[in-house]
Amino acid sequence: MSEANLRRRTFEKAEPEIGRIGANAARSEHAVVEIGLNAAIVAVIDNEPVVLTVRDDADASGTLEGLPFGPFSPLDHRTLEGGLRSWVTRQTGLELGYTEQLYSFGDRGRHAETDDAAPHVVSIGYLALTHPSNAAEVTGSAWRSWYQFFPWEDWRQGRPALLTTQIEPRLKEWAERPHRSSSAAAHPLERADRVRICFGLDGAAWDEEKVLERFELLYEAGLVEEAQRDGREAAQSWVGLPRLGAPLRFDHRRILATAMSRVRAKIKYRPVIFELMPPDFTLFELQRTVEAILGPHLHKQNFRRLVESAGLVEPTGDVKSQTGGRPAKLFRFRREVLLERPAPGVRVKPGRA
Amino acid sequence: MSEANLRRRTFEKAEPEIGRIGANAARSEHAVVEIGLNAAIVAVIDNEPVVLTVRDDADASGTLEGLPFGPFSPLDHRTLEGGLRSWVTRQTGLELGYTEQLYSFGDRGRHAETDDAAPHVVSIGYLALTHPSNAAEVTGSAWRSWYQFFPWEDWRQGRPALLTTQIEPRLKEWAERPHRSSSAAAHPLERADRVRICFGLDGAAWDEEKVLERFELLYEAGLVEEAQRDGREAAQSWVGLPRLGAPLRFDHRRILATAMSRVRAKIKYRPVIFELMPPDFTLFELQRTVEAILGPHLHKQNFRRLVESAGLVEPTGDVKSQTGGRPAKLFRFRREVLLERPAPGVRVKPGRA
DNA sequence: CCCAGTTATGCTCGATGAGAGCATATTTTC
DNA sequence: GAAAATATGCTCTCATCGAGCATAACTGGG
Repeated sequence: MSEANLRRRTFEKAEPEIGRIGANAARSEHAVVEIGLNAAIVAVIDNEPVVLTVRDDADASGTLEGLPFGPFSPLDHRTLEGGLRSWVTRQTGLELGYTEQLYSFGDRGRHAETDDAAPHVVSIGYLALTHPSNAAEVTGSAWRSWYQFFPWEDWRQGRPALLTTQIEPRLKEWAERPHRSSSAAAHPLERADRVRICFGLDGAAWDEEKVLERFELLYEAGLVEEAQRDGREAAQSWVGLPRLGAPLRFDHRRILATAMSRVRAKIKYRPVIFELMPPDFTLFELQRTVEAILGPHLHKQNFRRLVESAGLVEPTGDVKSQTGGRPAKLFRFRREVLLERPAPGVRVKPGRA
Repeated sequence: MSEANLRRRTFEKAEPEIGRIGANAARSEHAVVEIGLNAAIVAVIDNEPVVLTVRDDADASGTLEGLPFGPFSPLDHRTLEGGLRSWVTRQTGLELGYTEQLYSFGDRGRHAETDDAAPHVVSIGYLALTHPSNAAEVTGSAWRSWYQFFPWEDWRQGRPALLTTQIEPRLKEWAERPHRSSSAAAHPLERADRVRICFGLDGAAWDEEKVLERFELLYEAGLVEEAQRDGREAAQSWVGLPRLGAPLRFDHRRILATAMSRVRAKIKYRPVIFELMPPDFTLFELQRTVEAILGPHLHKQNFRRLVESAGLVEPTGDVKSQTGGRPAKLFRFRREVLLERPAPGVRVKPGRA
């Protein structure tokens, strides 16, 4: 029996059966699922990491900004990523370059659905890296500093005061609040431990890659606006306190958090940082871009040594003047490293400020 | 014209429209999408890495094995992972422990759909790690060595001869075959370079984490059975040659490849290897498990030093005799490392055999 | 019981790489 | 022209890791 026939036969049996994907029976019984393709498009402008947002003004007042997105339509889109690209181009005029899938989110409630008849939405998040010179200005889209949505992640001026003044006390209160102990295997650690590890308290180190974990914790604790919107409890005592970061539509802030985590991790073992650079650049500009993404300052001389000795760049022969001092040699990305080393990246560890 | 009005006008223009997730209009227009949840459940039995497969016995003869899977039904399943767990338990009797999402696959054609009316399926792959003592035997499910599906990944006895005798010549022929140059940004490298990098030819190093890249390359070259099934061309000259690895249903071999890549990468920076171990174990058993996953042999003394000095384990006080020599101390996983270090893992680099 | 074989475990040596700082070169600015 | 600012080269030290030597403690065969 051919596989096609097998598949068809399968469809006609009772449900729920084993290995019965695509069954007509199932289709009518299961709620409709829609797939939303979402893009966190990241660039660095003037040493500021930014993300492209769009505003849906179809509805009149005060709509939140969100990431470019659209539903996946298998009839129009050959692949998921192809669908994403076409939505982004339509909404922002931008042709995506480097793009990678991040994660698929399907939690109920995360989309603030008020209409039960509305289809359930599974969001597939993507990360795209670009250089703003590629970007055509499109009305309704804007570059926003990503630290606008995650102010506690901005360590370029040292540890954000927000952590001490707002986040720590509220999280500690949340950790000590009586609650059903999370017997769920979802989180093997206690609340207090999770807070300590995620936010680097009590001697634990701040890990700049834990952007998503920190946001999830704040969400669980009801400290971000999206949590209230999704119907999560919030402690009374917090009412009126300043909100933590600007919210985004649906679960877009979570997708952006995933994107930040991914970028911060990935530049260390893949040369993706060059997707954010113009063709020619100085080593210090490269360092500033890395720092914009990662946060803390790096040791300048060691950064040079690292990047040059790894064969990531080659001099163009030109120099850049007007730097305020000695002119800097210009470099370009050596694409050949991709052929030489298995996993080249800017292997930096954050130094001290 | 205000920005809002401009956007609204956009909506009324041709479709598909912007930002209309969950809109009724969109729902009826787009083809139905179904989400398949797929689990690559990995364990190590007798130093052999294995994956749990199920057979769809609804049909009598020769059906392919596949991974446990089932459609996501938002009415029944609170979360994607919850849906996966319930399908797995139903099909295999196994309660999943450690579980993480891998990737969402949506390429057309990958599911061998012959019926255009069938809904498009997006597969979300998951990785689960377990110890076989947790597994209840269920009819129709079986543990299979993962090297059965990827024989070229098994370097425990040195470099597999299959690479030289079968894979290299066929891939080289494919690389040199005239083809539309991949102007697509999907692959920045030429075919020959991709082959060289992925398979470690001409002096390039074999990277044990590139399981997925290698499989994708073989698929593109039409060298795995799934490719023919999906209607991809295959060179005439290959007909009759031995097939490369056992196939799986649908795109399950691709999901398994993704799982292998993830596990091989992750044990190096997260203590997930212990999910595959019994509660107590000797350091050499731990090493053997790591080697089963990664392939090459590791330096025994250095492995001990690494694991112990990282604080990953603590002695139980007992010893294990009948090892054929001096009795080995028994150890257990020190869960507290999760509280101490940001990213503890078995930081091993493969040595030489 | 003793010896050979086997596995477990402790320790050292040398190469490599990364963090930190000193020193010098070459411009801009006043 | 001098001071300030930036770029760039070099060295020193320490931690880490690969590799190998040496010893310990058991099993099995004579």
